[in-house]
Amino acid sequence: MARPELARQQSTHLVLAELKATCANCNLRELCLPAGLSDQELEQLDTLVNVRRKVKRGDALYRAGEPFDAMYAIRSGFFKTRVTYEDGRDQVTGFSMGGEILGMDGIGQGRHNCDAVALEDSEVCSIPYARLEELSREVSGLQRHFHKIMSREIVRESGVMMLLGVMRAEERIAAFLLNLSQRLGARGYSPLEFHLRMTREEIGSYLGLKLETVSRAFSRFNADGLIAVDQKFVRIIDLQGLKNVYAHHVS
Amino acid sequence: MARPELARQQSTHLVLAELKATCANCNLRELCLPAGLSDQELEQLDTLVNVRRKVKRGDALYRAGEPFDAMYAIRSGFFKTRVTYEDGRDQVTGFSMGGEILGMDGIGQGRHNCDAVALEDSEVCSIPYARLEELSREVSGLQRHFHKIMSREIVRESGVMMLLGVMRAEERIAAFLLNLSQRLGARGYSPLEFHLRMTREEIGSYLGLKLETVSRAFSRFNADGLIAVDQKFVRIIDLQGLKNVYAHHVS
DNA sequence: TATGTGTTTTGACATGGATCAAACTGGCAG
DNA sequence: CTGCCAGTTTGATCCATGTCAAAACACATA
Repeated sequence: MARPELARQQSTHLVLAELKATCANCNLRELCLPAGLSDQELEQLDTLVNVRRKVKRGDALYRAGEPFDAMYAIRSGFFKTRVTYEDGRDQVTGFSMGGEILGMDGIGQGRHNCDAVALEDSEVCSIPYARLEELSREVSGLQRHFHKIMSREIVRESGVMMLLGVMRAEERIAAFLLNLSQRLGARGYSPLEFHLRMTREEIGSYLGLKLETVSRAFSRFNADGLIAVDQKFVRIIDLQGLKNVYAHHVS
Repeated sequence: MARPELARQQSTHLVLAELKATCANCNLRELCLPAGLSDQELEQLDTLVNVRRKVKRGDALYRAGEPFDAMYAIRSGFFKTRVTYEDGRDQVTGFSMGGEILGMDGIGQGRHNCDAVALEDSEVCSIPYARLEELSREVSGLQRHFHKIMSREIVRESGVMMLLGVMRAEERIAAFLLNLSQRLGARGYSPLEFHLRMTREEIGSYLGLKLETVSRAFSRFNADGLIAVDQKFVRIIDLQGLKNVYAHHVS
């Protein structure tokens, strides 16, 4: 396993060095780590983010328990993160797309706390944590933005707690679809029709529901004219109606 | 409201300046922001954490929407954090005790994202965020530890997602009690008998359950000889039995 | 085209926790 | 001491979602 693997990786790095697109001209820079940095700061950031890595669909970018030494910015593709409990039960804790940062959960104990699995062929930029620490001591814009990204992850998770703790099944699924829609829209994709990269079971795991419940909710929304679902393809027909699913709950 | 309030606050500050205990001799330093810092670094940290504030039971340390400019280290007392949803539904997102840091959710958008409410008369040390940023550019141990604290908050929350997403009612409550027990133990209190600072309803809100369900689970554990409950007083009689509640679930 | 495998849909039924309601408790103001 | 009030306990019933099962479908491979 050792030698051929190493050789292949090194030649891959050489190729990547040529193809390498810098943060400065990455089209995700407004969403990603560089957001808000000046041109000069961006140049410094590029000394940090220097290795790209491809992850095949189904493969793990990292796994729980592995030593943590880098975070990853998603350049293209789609991931799920998943924690597995001692007794084998697991839960999807999030879905991540281009411009989002993975791996911040590893800083605390120096080991990754979850698995990050690609749901389609993906590419990430590696951000060595030690270098990020150093650089963010020099570049205060970077420091601040990194803190913001971590803070937003905390806020995102408390939003999920809300989903899981207080919403009913259909509300959770409406909220899930609207959240996907909004994030796809922010990336220049159509917010009204998109392809789900995850299975019903993965959606259910994320939302604390069984796959049958997810499927039934999709069918219900379809019948009610809120969306048109065909397997993994979703078109939002009545955006407001979908919002009303959880705005107009029985209180 | 303006003048008398101001006058009172200023005199309070003067008194506090005298009483002021530094991080260096705070008995929570191993759990709090100073953990792992050298003596010299500790001294620098003390230039940062300079204002203490008392919060009466029932009062908010901060509220969602207020501008964020500081985080708070709990010196004594007990807090709940709570997010309120647009439609008025709310959820308790955590309970915090001495040595823990509150307010990190505010960094992302410059406004607090939740309410932090004291469940007993409490005291906190104020940590101005701008100064923390500055100082953690100079003191790399502080920078690293701050990142760890944020990362651990992310991990804590994904643990709560697990509670909410996959555990059954009694498992959630057993996990809740064991978590409290462990944290109290780490602070030198008895891990086997303690006083709950929150109501059944607040526990329920945190765990995504109704107060009646919490009450029934307590009664059940009591009847099964796992704990002895008398109102807010809890004594853990069979620690292993409590752990088995969620280790031995039907899988 | 046939075959197999994983995913989704749908139906019938079971159940854990919610809901509704009533009684009980402890603390506290008068 | 009395009466009130917030919190808690317990019982009876309901219902949203889970569970189990079967069929339909999509897609890859032979």
